[in-house]
Amino acid sequence: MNEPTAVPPSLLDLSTYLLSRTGKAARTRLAERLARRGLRLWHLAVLAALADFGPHAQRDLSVRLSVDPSDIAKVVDELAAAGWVDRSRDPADRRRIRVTVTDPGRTALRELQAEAAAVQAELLAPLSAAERTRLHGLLRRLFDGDPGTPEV
Amino acid sequence: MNEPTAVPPSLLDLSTYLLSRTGKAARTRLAERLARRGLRLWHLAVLAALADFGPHAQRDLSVRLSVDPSDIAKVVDELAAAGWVDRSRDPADRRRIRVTVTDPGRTALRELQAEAAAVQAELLAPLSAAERTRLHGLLRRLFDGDPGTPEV
DNA sequence: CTGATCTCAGCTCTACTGAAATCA
DNA sequence: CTGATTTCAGTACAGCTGAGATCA
Repeated sequence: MNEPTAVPPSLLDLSTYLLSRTGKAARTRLAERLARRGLRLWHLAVLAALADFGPHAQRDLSVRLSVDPSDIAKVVDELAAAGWVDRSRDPADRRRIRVTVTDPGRTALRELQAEAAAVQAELLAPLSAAERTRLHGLLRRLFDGDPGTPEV
Repeated sequence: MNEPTAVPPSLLDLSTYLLSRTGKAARTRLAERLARRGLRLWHLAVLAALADFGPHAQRDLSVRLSVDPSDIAKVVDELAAAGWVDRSRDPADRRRIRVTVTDPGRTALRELQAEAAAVQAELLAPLSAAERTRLHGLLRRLFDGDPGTPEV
């Protein structure tokens, strides 16, 4: 018992534990790669939301991504500083700030998505293609059954 | 486009994203239940390690659970205050503190494991028994392929 | 006036770093 | 003296809360 590296079996038997640990590993690895570019996970998420669904008010971004509105402000601020999004007042409702992804933003998003794909390839390396598909389907069912904060 | 609740498809296509989100949901839910008893996840993990592998030096606990030694101190302190573990100097190496789970600690561990099982039942509700087994196996393969910090 | 949106300051929690005390 | 173990103080970060400014 020189190197006590084995994880307790009673924890390994919990799918909850494995989910938590592998999820945290995934998050951490991607965050590290994005950090090399001075970015964080939310930058990727916000760009993805804008590219997938078009312009958003900041409020709508916070709802869609389950982030606090007070945290969206800073993220959008940094994306605007990089020239990846434009901010403009909604003429119909001047409280709202309309956030739009720019062409450089779309280019950046593609690069970030490539980073994400690379991390995922590392992480899923132990699984065959068929197993990856199966895992994705099961996770998708879990996620749809509990998308963060259902209704409160 | 009244309620922008849909998550960006380009994120949902990433297993990495689903793992991260469902893992975080699992962690948060269990943490909330343990918080009602004034406990945190590490209390459960430390008790499980002691029950599964017998007495540990604090250093060995930190290696086994991938926690920083400086954080183990406080956790063990709280477990000792509750009477769930005993601390005693290792006579063979008086630098080391030997941590042992007590009988009340084992009883408490069983209750905490029941909490964990309850959370897991909620979380895996969308899946059949066979699917849960399959998910567990796939997660186990991922975890074994990447147990936190492999070699750095 | 009520309520929504955006923004900023500040709080909390977890995880990590650095350093001191004790001992092999 | 070097190195390991434990412990504590301080730091960094993410997430959340509260309040004020602007506007419907």
